[in-house]
Amino acid sequence: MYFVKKCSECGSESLFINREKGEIICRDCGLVVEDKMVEFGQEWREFEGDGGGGEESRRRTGAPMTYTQFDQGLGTEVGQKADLFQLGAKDRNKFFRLRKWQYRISTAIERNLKLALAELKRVSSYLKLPKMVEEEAAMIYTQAVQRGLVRGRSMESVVSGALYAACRRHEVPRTLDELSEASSIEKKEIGRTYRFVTRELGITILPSNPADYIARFASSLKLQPDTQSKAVEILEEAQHAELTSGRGPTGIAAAALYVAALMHGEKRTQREVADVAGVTEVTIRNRYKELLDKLKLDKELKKQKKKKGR
DNA sequence: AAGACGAAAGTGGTTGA
DNA sequence: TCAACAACTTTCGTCTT
Repeated sequence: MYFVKKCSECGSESLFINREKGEIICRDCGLVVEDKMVEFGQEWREFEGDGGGGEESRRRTGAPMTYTQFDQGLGTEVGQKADLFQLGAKDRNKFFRLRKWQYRISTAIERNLKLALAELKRVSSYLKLPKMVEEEAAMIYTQAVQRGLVRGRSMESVVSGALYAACRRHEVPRTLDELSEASSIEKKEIGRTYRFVTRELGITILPSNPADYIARFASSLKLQPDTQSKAVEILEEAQHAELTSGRGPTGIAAAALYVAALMHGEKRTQREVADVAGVTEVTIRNRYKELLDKLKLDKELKKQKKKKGR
């Protein structure tokens, strides 16, 4: 076992180590987990503790282990075992029962992790995500499992949520649509679990920056580098003009790219841009209109048109 | 004929009482 | 918990190239 000395995110050395939970927390930027420290020891208490959340009275242990689509949930399995215990003398069995649960749960977590990490790897390689992101997602997921956050959610959706969060933290954002396509989980489900997991784990995520999307969108549209940098420029002005808050970052990125393409004579249709950005033409139009209004880009556009005419 | 534009109605998520 | 609200989408008609 080795220990990290510095935060992998911000380089800070102000780390807080919580051995019981197997976490190393960076005081400066949030959360870093050293997965080699994973310790399953007393996890079952966690489940006892927060289990009273108004769910069905039948005890469900750990994650619903839905392997593919079939509901081979862990709950059923434990239920059967629990029936067996009812046959014996209660007092004598109590100790063994707890031991058994503890054992079951820890192996359940291990099994869950194995499956989940395989799935995580699959989705991650499908999206061609950097190794760092994949590892961060794995850490997030591990944490989520340990805290029993996977209960009531499908393993896959939590994996996707963790991946999404990891992407955001590393400023290589993928859209929810892309995650959704890669994992075949509904967009809103990913969003939900993403919000839940990050809130519960106290992971802070900066609002995603539209500029982070530009490079990827531009390359799928086969735009020149200078067009791309123009788009980033426009984006900065837009942020200064407070056009970006509250809007979807992809829409803004798409509009900036659209305008930049127009100005550099690399015309793309609104539909083309809309498709790669995962928004509709209407959204691009709205953002586009705002950009023209507030940033007075129409002058530059006209210049471009004149050039064309000559 | 295809793209751009805009209006109107609908959807899902956030917020504030 | 529910209703109001903003952002975004869908759909459709009209105008421009």
